[in-house]
Amino acid sequence: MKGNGRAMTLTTDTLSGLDSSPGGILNLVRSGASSSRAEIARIAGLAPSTVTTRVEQLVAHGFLREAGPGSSRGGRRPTQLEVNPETGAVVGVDLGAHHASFGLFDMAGELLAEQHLDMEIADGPDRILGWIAEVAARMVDEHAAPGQALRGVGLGLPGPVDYPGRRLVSPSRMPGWNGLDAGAGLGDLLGVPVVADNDANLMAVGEHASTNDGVAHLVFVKAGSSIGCGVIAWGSLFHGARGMAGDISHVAVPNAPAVVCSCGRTGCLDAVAGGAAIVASLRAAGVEAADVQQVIRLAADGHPLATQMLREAGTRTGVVLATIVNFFNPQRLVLGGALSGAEAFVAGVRSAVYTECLPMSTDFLEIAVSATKARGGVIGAARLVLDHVFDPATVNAALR
Amino acid sequence: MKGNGRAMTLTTDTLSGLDSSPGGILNLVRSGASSSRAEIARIAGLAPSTVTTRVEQLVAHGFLREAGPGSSRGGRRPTQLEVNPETGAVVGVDLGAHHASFGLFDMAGELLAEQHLDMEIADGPDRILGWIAEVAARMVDEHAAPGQALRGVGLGLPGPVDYPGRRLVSPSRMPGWNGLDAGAGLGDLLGVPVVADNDANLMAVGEHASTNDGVAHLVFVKAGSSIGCGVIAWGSLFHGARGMAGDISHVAVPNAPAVVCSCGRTGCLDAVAGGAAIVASLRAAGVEAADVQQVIRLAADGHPLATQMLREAGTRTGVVLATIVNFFNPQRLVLGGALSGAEAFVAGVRSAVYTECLPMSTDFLEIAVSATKARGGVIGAARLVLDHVFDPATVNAALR
DNA sequence: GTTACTTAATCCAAAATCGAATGAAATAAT
DNA sequence: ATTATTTCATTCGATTTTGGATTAAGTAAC
Repeated sequence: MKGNGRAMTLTTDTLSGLDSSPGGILNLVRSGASSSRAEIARIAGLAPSTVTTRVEQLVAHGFLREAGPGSSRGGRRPTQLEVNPETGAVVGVDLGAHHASFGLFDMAGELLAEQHLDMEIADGPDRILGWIAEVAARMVDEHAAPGQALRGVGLGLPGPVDYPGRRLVSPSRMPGWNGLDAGAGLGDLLGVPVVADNDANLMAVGEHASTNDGVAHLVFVKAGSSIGCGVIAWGSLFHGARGMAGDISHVAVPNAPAVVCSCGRTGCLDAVAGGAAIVASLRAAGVEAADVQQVIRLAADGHPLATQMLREAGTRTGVVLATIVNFFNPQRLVLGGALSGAEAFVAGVRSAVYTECLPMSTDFLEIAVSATKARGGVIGAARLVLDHVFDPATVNAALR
Repeated sequence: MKGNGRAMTLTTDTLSGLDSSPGGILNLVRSGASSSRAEIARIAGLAPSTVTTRVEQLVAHGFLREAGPGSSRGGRRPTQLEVNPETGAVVGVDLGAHHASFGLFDMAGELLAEQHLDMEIADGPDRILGWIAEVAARMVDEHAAPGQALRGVGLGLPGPVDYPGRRLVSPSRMPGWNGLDAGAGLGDLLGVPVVADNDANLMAVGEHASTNDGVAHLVFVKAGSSIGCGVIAWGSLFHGARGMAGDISHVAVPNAPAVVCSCGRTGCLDAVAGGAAIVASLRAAGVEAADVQQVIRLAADGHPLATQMLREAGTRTGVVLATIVNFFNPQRLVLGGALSGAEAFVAGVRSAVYTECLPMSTDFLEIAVSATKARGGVIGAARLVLDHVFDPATVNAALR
């Protein structure tokens, strides 16, 4: 899709996740870093004999399985190893204000089924969490193999989630959810671990996992009706001190109109560049526009005002991102969410970033549109809960 | 340990790969995380008997030594362990435009001697690096114990240093240094490893090492005649993809005068809030001010214009930092450099950050003035080169 | 002061991990 | 085809590492 022959920079900059325990070996295979016993031995720095023993254990307990011979590197062909997908399933859920996406994944992270349903987050946690539990259970019933029980759920929430407590912190547009540990609530209903996080964070994880190309530092911007952002540092989701990392919704945008924001201040990025703001502006100008998607269609059809406003929103977002690019120096900046489907928006971001940043910071920066489209959230959710289920300590304990 | 199959949240925040090799044990002691055999066993998850063996090795090779009994935790007193300081020395160097600070440290990181000398960085790398080598060698001769040979040098440079190449990238005010790997150059002269990095980065490391209180995510701002910034994430120096992380000098400041910057654009943070900019403005207003220190003295004596300008510089810096606080969500924001000695500047930063950020991001944020003062750079430089010299892989190899 | 409890460090048999040798299975050269 | 070379994975004796038992050295309560 995005196959440009760029020189790939192999940074040996990942914080040593060199865990040589059996659980660590499982995660080497999961990450795709090693797919044979010999490769595991090389990367983990273990003796080949030890790898044999440990892989035997992992296979015996159903975590791994052999997957036929791989290609030779000039000698005997390696026996490839892969995560055994059949020992369970996880569900990734991505909640919006009026909409929920569900994805059912096997233990190897492959998508088995997905579902997009309407929903009102304002109905409150009691009804919504119960409903999620029902949908998840039904998906497992209908699409998972008989032995594939639900092993966990990843839950994306359209509001700030703190860390490590994972409670919602003053989420606008989510009446009744403030202070709630939604993961724990859903976990109580389902009896399996639930990992909850902000939706933009999950999309960042999903993007990073999908394009598994060794990019260590990545910033993902979710520009939909509101604007969120998730940060990957050293290959892992970065939460900051209290889980608020990436929260750029309420950064003041220079030279922007003094639109009042939900936070009570004026000129916040969310209020001057979010999809909802664009729709409102267009309407105020007398243009019929029901939602963000329609604005994007208008622009695609060449509507001048819609195009201009999308570009302006992109520029405003880009101005904020320029500061972040200077500060964080990511290798890749990924644009996702509905607005990333509008060329004008993407062009606006690119223009502003390259105008406001020194070449030093942008020389090696890729600005890309998300490859995961609408699926990023559920992919990230599944990835996060799989990471939890396959946590080395847990796996080691399970091996007795 | 971890819970059972019930809903729960991930709590593994420190990505620090708990290295249980002998080299890893040495670094546990170095970091202050463990100071007795029993504590090492607890934290590294090793059997007490294994710790006994490995500590024995480390002591035999001179890396560690016993340091008498510690205080009881309700039972037998632990035998405390410490890094053997006598096996060598390192020098930390912090270069400015017209000034160089040197610190001689023992292997435990204790300061043995320091020196502050005038210098002109514009004399070029050939003369300056040779001079640094001489000064470093002389400090070892005069202040280190007979057996304490020089084992490495940390070098702070007043310009952008890329990563992992560690070359200077278009440094303003450093004619002749562009593209240079100054660490390698100095290393060739001295025959010991030299770790070079940007000066603000080193000050961040120094601050983090000095206040060794478990803060994982920290942003250090060096506000001197120019403005730089260093980032600590998960307890380690964060370079970003190309070493440019923290480079906020050329972020455009909203509503600032269109002062031309060295980068060719206008309104950069450096150009409207740096110490050099303040001095220039004061002079333009007819006030006698030779340098930043004098501006600070003027303000301390109640000079209204100097005070106002320092406060304004603080506000401008704070506006930029507000975006960074929102994005990065650090636990601590530390102000260093000459300007941090001015109350007006610090007040300006505080005011802007608290005005521009949502409570969510600042509730648990500390804004502090650097505790290391002028020594931060050399402390950080020493820390970085000691981390290199005591790299687990190196140490493990040396034990064979 | 005596007794009960807690923590620290070492000893030693049992379990694991390692490393060299070996067999297995491919490629490359003769 | 035959031989040499390379890589993958396992076997097996040697070496670490482990974990419980033991000794050492303290605190707390009575």
